[in-house]
Amino acid sequence: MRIATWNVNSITVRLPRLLDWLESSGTDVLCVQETKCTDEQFPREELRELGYESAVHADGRWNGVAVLSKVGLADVTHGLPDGPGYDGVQEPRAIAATCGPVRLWSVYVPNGREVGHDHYAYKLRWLEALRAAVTEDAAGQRPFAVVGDYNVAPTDADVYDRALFEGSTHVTEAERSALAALRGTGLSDVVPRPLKYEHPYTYWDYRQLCFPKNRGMRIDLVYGNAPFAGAVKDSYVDREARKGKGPSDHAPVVVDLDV
DNA sequence: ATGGCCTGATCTTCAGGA
Repeated sequence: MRIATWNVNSITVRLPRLLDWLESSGTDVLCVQETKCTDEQFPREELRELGYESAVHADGRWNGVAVLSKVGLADVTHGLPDGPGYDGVQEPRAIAATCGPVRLWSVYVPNGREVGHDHYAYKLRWLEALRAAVTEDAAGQRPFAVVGDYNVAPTDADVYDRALFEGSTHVTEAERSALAALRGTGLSDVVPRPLKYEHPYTYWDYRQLCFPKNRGMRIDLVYGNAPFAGAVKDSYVDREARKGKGPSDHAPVVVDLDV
């Protein structure tokens, strides 16, 4: 069974590439982030024609998450239970579903903007709410994973130049501690293989030739419980999907499971 | 080759991304 996570940066703009990638990669379940569409705009029909059911949590121009599955889609949870809002708004940043033998959360963690910004405090609260929400599944016997765009680089090796990020979000001790607390529920970081270069970056800024120069970050993560991690046969970043005309700024992380 | 920001809406200018 092949699962993957991909921040597509607008499912509307990315749809042709998404459909091509789903077919060519043979992915059974894809967790999507940053759909940037309303529920009504979500391309359910196009995906159904390829054999995928869609579970969608989206409300407009920002955020939006989904789970696409060819192997069943049950027990969908829309939104993070007891998750914090921002400016009084509950944003669509998390959705969970059971796909065959595996339960998955597709998450788009708040960016944080700047250290000390209200959005940064929101990010930390959101990660704590995520930890609380997954505790039971993480300790269970069913393969379970929290996948998506975490907007945190777990270690200094996960950014191309640590010095450039000094004082910025994504690398702070508080953010990394929040990830450590999440792992403390029984989840481990399923680190993918890079298909080129040393580090398995998953995001490269559109600007300044970051992709050709491999100035990237590993912020799209797969955190799996013991039954999930024990079933992993292979995992890699499909950097080919970052190439060419009209890519997302994130590449898919692919995980092959023996389940 | 992998190439110098992109997306959606407030719509020709801006917020947000990370």
